[in-house]
Amino acid sequence: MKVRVRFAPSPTGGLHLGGVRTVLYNYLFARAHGGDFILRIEDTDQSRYVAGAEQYILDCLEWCGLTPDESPVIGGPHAPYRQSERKAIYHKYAAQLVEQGNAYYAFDTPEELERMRQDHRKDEHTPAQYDHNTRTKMRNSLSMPEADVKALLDAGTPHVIRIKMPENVNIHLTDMICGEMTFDSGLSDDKVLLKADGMPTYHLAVVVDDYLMGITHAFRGQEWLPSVPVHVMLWEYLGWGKHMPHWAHLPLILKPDGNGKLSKRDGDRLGFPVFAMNWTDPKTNEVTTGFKEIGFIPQAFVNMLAMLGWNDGTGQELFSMDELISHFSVERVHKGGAKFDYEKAKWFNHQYIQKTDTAALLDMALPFVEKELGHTCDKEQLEKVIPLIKDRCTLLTDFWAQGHFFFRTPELVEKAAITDKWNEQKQQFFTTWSTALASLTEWTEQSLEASFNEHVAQQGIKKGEVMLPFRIMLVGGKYGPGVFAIAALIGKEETIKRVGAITG
RNA sequence: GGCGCGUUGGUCAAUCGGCUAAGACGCCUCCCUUUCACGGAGGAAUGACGGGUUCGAUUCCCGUACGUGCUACCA
Repeated sequence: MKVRVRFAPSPTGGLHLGGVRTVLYNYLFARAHGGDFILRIEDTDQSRYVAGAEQYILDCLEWCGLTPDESPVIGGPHAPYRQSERKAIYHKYAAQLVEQGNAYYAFDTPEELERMRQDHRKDEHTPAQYDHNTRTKMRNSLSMPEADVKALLDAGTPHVIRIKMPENVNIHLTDMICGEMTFDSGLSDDKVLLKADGMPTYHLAVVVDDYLMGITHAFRGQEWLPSVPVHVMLWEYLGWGKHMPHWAHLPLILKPDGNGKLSKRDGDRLGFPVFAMNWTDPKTNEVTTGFKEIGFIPQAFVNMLAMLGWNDGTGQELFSMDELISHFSVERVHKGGAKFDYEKAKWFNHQYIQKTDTAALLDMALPFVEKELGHTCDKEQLEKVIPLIKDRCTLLTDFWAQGHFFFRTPELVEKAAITDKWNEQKQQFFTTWSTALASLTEWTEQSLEASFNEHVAQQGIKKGEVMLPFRIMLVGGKYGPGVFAIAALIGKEETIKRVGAITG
């Protein structure tokens, strides 16, 4: 049977790291088995729906190079791929479940539900939930006379459909990651399947769509483990038990400090991105920085995510997409959650920058440099700059941070380091050398250094005394590649200008 | 509270009963570099706890502790 997997996000906001990793594992699995990778949009919660989020998810997948084979925009044999457009399908199966006696109508108001929970919280032994213990005391088609139910239904009374979980069934599941698991069906509550607004909940929709779309392997986060019994029962009730996909519950990605699931807030607090790409909240216009915009190479981002919860056992950490496809195995995914380490994430990006050639880096770095420059950048100049500074670049934004002085006269941030120890001798040195530079015929790193050395000897000054001042004149601070290489690249005029700015 | 899942250095982690417990990130020291990095060489730092099983447990089993997830007409 052909492998078919799906990523099924809700279009509610930015695409989280964990979401991208789920996509990645789906994608790797599908590619390794010659299967299909489907994108399904789970937009059943109208109150949380955010305009633009669906397109944003598509953009993120494209940036990561994880494009689906079937999706709302591409289409496919099982369209529509948006759950909001599949309402009638869910209604049909919900009705079937009621018909079979595996689900029932419930008319309880939010207040009544809250009261039930309050009452049961006093009792520490039975959970405060809508289950086989409590459903007989609630207003539903199990507890009320048939005629009353019909009357309520005919009157158009708001109601939901709930699954009737059996009281004493042991539910087994063999998870590809977690292994054998057993649940007692009576401990799960009677989850709502169809909401009062006519939309299905996740529980119904995921089962119906996974079946109808022929999903063979289902990946999702471990936060879904507690609802496994409900889903397994649904597969059984609907008569599809033999077709249930193999499950793989992925470990959670945790906060770097403390504990708990990593959230967007943690990124804001600790100063790193959590979303794949910039996300602008359409209501507040608040922008949350993404990995793309902070300067990650997509391949590095994907590689880093692949290693967050999986490794091939050999110690290899750098994998191309093709290598990931051939090496990845669900069985080697960890069960335990992993704390996200931004330093390690940056290390991956640094590795990728180092192994990428200048031509490719030119394309990657250009938009970042031009954004800071405010206008188009001289590509030939950038091409010469890249080999000089790539060693010290961790993020693509560093090409500007480490190379801005090649394109623009720098602000002398560390001017004090020169002026504090300034004296007549240094003044004399730079003034005469500057004059000599004007008549220098060959302008190369070597000729510049030779000239510098010559003047140092002539003036009887220590080279160490004037190297740092020269650097700060050129760069503005105590960093950057060799000073003569910088001077060679920025040219005679600009070099003399920068020296003159200090010496007057 | 109930239920599920997890637990090897600060972090990510290897190990499928023989351990003097890999490797990576980070940290520290030194070298390189008349800057800052990169790079190179070293270093500190680990099996939650208690019982079993076994000739031998980090590895298998059971408890406990801790962590985490769920406990919505959200996914």
